[in-house]
Amino acid sequence: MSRAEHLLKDHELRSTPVRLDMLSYFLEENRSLGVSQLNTILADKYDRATVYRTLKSFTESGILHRVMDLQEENSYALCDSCKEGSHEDEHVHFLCTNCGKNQCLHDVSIPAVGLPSGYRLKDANMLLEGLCPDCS
Amino acid sequence: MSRAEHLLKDHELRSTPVRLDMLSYFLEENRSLGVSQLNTILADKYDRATVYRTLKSFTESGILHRVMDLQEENSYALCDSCKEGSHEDEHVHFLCTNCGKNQCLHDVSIPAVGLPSGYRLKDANMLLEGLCPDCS
DNA sequence: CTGTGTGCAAACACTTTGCAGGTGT
DNA sequence: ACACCTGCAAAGTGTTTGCACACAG
Repeated sequence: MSRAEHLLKDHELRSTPVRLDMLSYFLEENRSLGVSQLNTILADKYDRATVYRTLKSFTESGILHRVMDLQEENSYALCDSCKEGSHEDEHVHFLCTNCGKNQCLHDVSIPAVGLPSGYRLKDANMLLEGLCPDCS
Repeated sequence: MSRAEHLLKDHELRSTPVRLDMLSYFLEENRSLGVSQLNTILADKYDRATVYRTLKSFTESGILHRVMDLQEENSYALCDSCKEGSHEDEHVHFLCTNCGKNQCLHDVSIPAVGLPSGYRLKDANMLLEGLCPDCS
């Protein structure tokens, strides 16, 4: 059983061609992907509505999560921490301003922030922009 | 001359009713605002297209900037640091999960991050989620 | 007076939904 | 066999554009 099939089974979703294709693509790329990129790859084989519905079921079941972005379009990425049920997605993303790749930096942890009193922090996300190793 | 009029003049934009209204609203609220919120307030007096065009000219001239958000809609906020020409918007935003307000925390600075080698950092943005003083 | 801004309507892009037929388990 | 998934087409939203008129400088 492939890794994609495993993921689907773990999240109680049926194995279908679109789902396997999309998931494999996310697993291969290992970075966040925008709707337009996904459509470019999947729209030949599948209907657009199906792509959107697949994204929806993936985010609802916790396989993917929406990624913070200053770009126009919505982006999604594999959800590592969500596997365990807790939804502590303290993600650090790095967006390369040259090639446009948006990577999830798992090994970088978000530093503590000094919040003014009165604020209760639940979640923190960070978006770094600059040049990735390939482009610098 | 009002503060809004000053801002417009500084950015070489003509003073018109929509612009003054929108800008005053941003100055009063002093937090980021979503397109729908702006439309709620301005759509009675002005055309939707005008609101979008106003947002466009404001972002292009550097008065506003798009704000990072996990919400569905686009949000904008006044651009403080951009005044000086440099575009170092190292913003920390706090999104209240209860009331939905998205504030720009100017007094909180983004902590240094330990990036893997090869990455060149240009800009950093942070989105904190939780409860604001009013809601906690 | 001149060029820019605005309203209106239409166009456009993106996303969702209803339904009938197809597929996974 | 049954529930769920998919394709198709249509409907919704959100955003942009063309054009004629209005207004700021």
